[in-house]
Amino acid sequence: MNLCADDSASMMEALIATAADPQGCPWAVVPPPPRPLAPVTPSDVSRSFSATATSPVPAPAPHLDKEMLHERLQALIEGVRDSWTYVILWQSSVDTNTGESLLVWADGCYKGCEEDKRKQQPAAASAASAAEQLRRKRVLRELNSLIDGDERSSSANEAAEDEVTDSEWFFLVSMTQSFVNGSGLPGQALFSGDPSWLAGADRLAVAPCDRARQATVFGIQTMVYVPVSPGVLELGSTQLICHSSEITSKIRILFDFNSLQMPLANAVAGSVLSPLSLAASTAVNQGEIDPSELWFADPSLVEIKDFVLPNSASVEISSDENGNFIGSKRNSSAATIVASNLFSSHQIAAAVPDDNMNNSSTGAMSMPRSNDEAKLVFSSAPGRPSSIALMKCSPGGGSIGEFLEGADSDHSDTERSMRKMESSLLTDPEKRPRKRGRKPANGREEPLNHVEAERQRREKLNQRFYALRSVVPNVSKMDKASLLGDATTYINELRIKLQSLESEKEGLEAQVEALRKERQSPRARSPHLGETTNGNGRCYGVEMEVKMLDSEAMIRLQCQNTNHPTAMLMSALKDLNLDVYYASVSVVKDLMIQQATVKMSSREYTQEQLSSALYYRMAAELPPASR
Amino acid sequence: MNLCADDSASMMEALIATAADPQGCPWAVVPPPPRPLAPVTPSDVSRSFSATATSPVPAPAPHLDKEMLHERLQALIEGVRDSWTYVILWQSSVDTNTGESLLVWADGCYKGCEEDKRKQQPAAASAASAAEQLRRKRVLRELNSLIDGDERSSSANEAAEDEVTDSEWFFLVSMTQSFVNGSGLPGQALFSGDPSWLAGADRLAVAPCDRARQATVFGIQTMVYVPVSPGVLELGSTQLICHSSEITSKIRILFDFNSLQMPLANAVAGSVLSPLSLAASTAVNQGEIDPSELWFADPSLVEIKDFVLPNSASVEISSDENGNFIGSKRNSSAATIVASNLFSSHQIAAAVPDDNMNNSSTGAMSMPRSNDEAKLVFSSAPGRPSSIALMKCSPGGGSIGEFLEGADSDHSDTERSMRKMESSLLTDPEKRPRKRGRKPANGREEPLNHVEAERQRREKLNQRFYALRSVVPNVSKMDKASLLGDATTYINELRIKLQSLESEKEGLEAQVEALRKERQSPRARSPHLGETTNGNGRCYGVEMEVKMLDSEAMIRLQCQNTNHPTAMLMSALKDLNLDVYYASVSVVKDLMIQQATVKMSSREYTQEQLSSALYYRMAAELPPASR
DNA sequence: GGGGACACGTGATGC
DNA sequence: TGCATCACGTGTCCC
Repeated sequence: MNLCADDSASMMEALIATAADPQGCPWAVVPPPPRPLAPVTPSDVSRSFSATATSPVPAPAPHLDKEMLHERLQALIEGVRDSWTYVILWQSSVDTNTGESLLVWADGCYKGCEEDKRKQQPAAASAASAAEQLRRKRVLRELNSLIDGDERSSSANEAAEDEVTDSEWFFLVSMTQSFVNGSGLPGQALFSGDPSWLAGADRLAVAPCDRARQATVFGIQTMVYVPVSPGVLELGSTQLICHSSEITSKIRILFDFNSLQMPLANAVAGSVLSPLSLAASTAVNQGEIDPSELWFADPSLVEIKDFVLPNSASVEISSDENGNFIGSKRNSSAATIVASNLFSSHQIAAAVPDDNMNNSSTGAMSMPRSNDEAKLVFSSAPGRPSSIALMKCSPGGGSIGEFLEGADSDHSDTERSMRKMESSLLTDPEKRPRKRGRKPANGREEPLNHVEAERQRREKLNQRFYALRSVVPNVSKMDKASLLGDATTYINELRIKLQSLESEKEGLEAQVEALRKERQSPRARSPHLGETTNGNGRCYGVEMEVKMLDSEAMIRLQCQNTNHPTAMLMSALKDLNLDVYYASVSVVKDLMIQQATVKMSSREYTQEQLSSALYYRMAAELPPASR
Repeated sequence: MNLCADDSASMMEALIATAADPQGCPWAVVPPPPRPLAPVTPSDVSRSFSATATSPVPAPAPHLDKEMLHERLQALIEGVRDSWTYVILWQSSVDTNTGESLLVWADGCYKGCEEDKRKQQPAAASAASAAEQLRRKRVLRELNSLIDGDERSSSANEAAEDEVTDSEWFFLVSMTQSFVNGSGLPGQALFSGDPSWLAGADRLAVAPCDRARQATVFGIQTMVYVPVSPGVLELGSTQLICHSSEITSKIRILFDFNSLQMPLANAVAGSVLSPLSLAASTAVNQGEIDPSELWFADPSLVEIKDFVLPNSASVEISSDENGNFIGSKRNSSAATIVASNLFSSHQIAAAVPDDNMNNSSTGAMSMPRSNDEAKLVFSSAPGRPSSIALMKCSPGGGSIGEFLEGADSDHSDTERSMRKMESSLLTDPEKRPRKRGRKPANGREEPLNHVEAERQRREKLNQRFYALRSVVPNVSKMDKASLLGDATTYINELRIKLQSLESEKEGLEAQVEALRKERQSPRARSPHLGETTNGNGRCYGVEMEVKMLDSEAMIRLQCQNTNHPTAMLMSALKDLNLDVYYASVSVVKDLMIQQATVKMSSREYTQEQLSSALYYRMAAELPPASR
């Protein structure tokens, strides 16, 4: 399946409205429209943009820019001899409300990989399991039906034909990804100005970026981020491609719109596009929002006042326990998938409510639910118009930028602005879609605003829930309480790991230190060891390190030389039935370093058991740092 | 202020109903009663226990056991020459609903510390800030008024007199602490069966137990946990007290109720006391629940059906940003505080709602709020009776036990059971205290249960929130959304740290590896040390050589490697008060060679004295030639 | 007085 | 069918 063609625009709309953050945020902001208590009439539907300043309403069809951009992407990916699988332009933009910077999907081009070429053969060993394939296909099928109309049967038949390869899937779901305030590798590249090149799954796996880590799951071997003037280019390949500065500089030339004057320039030159530029996911049988009405605009100049998606099509995307996404792609025979139009996943979002998708299956087009984790539910008969909004995903793996963002950052500002749109719509008594289907309120006037505020608050809270879930692995049961509990235990888990790692690190550092010293003065081991260390007054904590090899263990204990630490250690070893066959004790001023090699005879301990047993014994009896 | 006397029982009730988990769970479960929309009449008040099985209703006054237990605690703390500040018995119990094991406060005795003796002088530099003192006093004052009745002015005057020292405070708030499933140091001690001794603030600070870490904040220097048959004894001191096995064994003897038959035995012999044994916090002017009605019972036999706290006095306790608790203690001139009766903080809890204590300040006895974090609010005219419940704290620092507990653990089962009690009460149409002060509902019958269920759900969610907050440091704004956001960023932060640490560790390991190899190769250091000595099968006698130069001595000891000669030598050196500053141990087959350089500090020996002293000691304990 | 935050009761949904 | 979960509107409090 070649994904690089412009002919599947409607599919893209759907996709953009559906795909989920690979692992960063399986849920999106807007819950699917609730049960249609008060069915909306067409008159309920409204949409309005209003430019607050000089910038006019965006041009309805800036195809030139779009195409220009896409051409270059295509040229880049095809012109280079390396076998890149895809390229994505992450667009830099700024949230007008918070001033936070964002990197969002702008455009992308998927060339394919070896697997794509093989996949027509059903026997081809696909990296994705059959179940996963089914899931993906179902998602695509569903999206297809979403676009084509109600005839699910026909599209379903078409959809079953070709596989969705891992890399293809990864590319597709990328459209919903975004990076806040320099988070992730894209953010780092953007802020540092330096490209980063990660070749090899191992590199990716340890990258400080969930996206990179996620990529490995989908067979990506190489990822490259190159800052360009409108944002950051991402190249990905299922093959291992070693660094060549040639390509990065080529990219810079091709995509530095600041230095080149081109039609595209006036759109992206400011390197800031509107995070609020909206693209509507076309609803079934609903032409009111033309997917081709896509526009570039300076976010600082444009403010969207009201926006409502009639008969909103919300598709839920979740991620299963393995972190695989469940997204959606239209089944298309097109050779190339193009997701251009500078859509931002921050505007068009997959909506995955946290209530186990309860509220959507009653929609007119509700999906039959399946038991697996792919919870794609689609509802086209909302009770009230759903605003289009989505969360800023905090990429799961914790990019540095993400947490540098600090505690004060508001994770839901885009969402809030979206809410505001809706709010102002709702204040319009004409088009007000009968609130929520509940109480008409006793003719109050004040609650009107209050209700909206509360709505926003709830939404914000949910935002946070989604974000939290995105960073907590193995959330047991899709429900809020479980999430909170799991988050708590997960944090504890992390802290413990951190603690042990830290001590291990310290131990290793000391070891290195010792070895270094030993190397420098191999034989000068006078009983006084020389005054190798620091001046007086220094205090030492108890450091211990245990390394185990088979039935033998190496123990290093560093502590203050008071209270006869040697006796402590040795009797501890005795109590643990460990036979010493090598030991050394050195004292430098008031620091004592003991090293021992022991053999387990009767009982066997794991390294951790031994370590903690010894540590607690030591800790209980030894004074810590004198401090 | 000496806290060790039985005369302030009522105060204790209050305390137990107020103090909060030091840092594990600053909030407790039950929100304060809302605004008194429908004031309760005395007839609304009911309480009933029902024993489901053979076990009869508990004896109304098991004072013998209580006193016996307490006597021993007192004896322990006063009889020992070390200056222990307090002792606490953590009681092992089992949650009947979940089968989880709990360690809860059973009894405690506060002896005091140096600071206590100095504190009458107002100029004494207290570790607690003036604001903190004010906070503590206000809490105590409030509790006092809670107990004495409504005259807040008079008790307030009394309360202002003496300071609440840090250690005192720590002791007081301990009463609400509990440990789930072997979490924290108490849990470890309980499960391992081994005592642990932490001497020094640094040791405490790095302990895998929030309680220990928290203790350091309050000036505790030494903490000891000794498993005893009913649970775990905790000794604490503001002084540094080094390990002496004497005291731990003494404790074991004094408190091993299983091996001794004593009146107490039949109460605690099973080492399991009811986690549901309830002690009621006496409400103002309300004698219906007698604080002296405290009882031991086997939880498997007793089930509490209905329980409601009339005119419930709920006191909110929170923790400020520094993790200091804001708790409560009655101002009492008593010399000793006694918190006995095997109260469990799981039954009597501080209630700190997460809504920034909004709902309580309208209570009849509401506290004037201050701007700092000490949010003590007290309401004694509830709209409906508050059930008594509390959360299982998940100790913040992440004890291993805690997170081993897994994701499936339900953090709020005790609370749930409590809720059930209330629920069954509420179904009683007579005593129903008009739900929540809101809608009377349009004469529905079904919502009655639904409402309650929803209440429970909310409460559970809040539970989780509290738990989560307890493990997330630096929660920016006391509100839920912030908490969620902060938790998310915190998790990311931890993950990043973990990652970087891991890579650092890897790097260091590689470094060590390299250095090791380097060290081995240049020297061709054969690992077997060469066959310097005789062939196999030969037996060695104990050879020792002592060489003395001034106050230092070089010792060489050669013996057979059985019976842990290293421990022998080292403890011999310890007993002789010789400080080791260099030592090495090598083993060749079954021959061990120890070399040590020691320094005489206090006592001086001649070379001969030392030699013979050591020799005889060694010869006495080491097997001579195996022959 | 108004906005933010929270708990509550309630209707509704899915298992 | 209960039971758990959720979102919603509302009352209320505090700043």
